[in-house]
Amino acid sequence: MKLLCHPHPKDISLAGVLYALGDPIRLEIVKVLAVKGEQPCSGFDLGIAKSTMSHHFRVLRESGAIYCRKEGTQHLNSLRRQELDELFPGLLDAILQAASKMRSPQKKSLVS
Amino acid sequence: MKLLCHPHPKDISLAGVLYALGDPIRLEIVKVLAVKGEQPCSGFDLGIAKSTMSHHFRVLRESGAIYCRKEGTQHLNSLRRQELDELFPGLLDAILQAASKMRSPQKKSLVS
DNA sequence: TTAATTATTCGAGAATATCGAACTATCAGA
DNA sequence: TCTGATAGTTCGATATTCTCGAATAATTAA
Repeated sequence: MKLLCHPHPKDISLAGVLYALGDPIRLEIVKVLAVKGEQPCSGFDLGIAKSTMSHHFRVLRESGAIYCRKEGTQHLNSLRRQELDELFPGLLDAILQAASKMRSPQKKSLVS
Repeated sequence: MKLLCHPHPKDISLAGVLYALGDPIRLEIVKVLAVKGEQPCSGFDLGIAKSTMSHHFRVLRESGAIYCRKEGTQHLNSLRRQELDELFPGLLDAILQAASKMRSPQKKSLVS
């Protein structure tokens, strides 16, 4: 059983978190985690390849934005909200607030 | 005299701005603009190639984070603070607040 | 016109993103 | 135990982005 690596709070950088959130897919993932709480990777249907989703979850995890634990065959992801709030007060709130007002990205398959 | 393109506020996306700020160099640029106000490209000495700086300013400008006007041979850059505050309330404040607490990135030439 | 200053553009090599295919790990039944 | 199903990761290839130095463009000053 391979353990997943998560950065210690002291190793979480502002630029790293902003970079992780600076992608429409990853922003959508974070938005859903904020609203629905802990979710498996399969809890998202964003119209992109599974391997690409895996990549996005890794970027989010390695930036320190999300925590991931294994349970059975699933990987359950959650926002590291408390730690992020302590490191960057108001940041996540402002992002989620702004994100909630924007239309979710269309799935590729639905775009004409 | 070539005009510089700036996105209209309706075309400024949250993910785009977060992406633009998700780089240590660009974050530092924004931090300086917030503190010192309008600055020419040459107002920064971050230890990277001039052409790379030009690239970073373009990313910031095209994301909608900064405004750039030409005056003589200089390009004067400023934060689009009011527009960003209207689009994403509290976002820039939270980022600048967090950024001001972090150590500025070292210049490459000074890193041993 | 010539030179100096300021910044962009170009070309090449390195790093990152995306996809489908193959693979690993866990669980549920027969 | 074996088989199949489910959930994700890893790999290889292609496409885009980042970084640099060199060349270029635009403006000003002498």
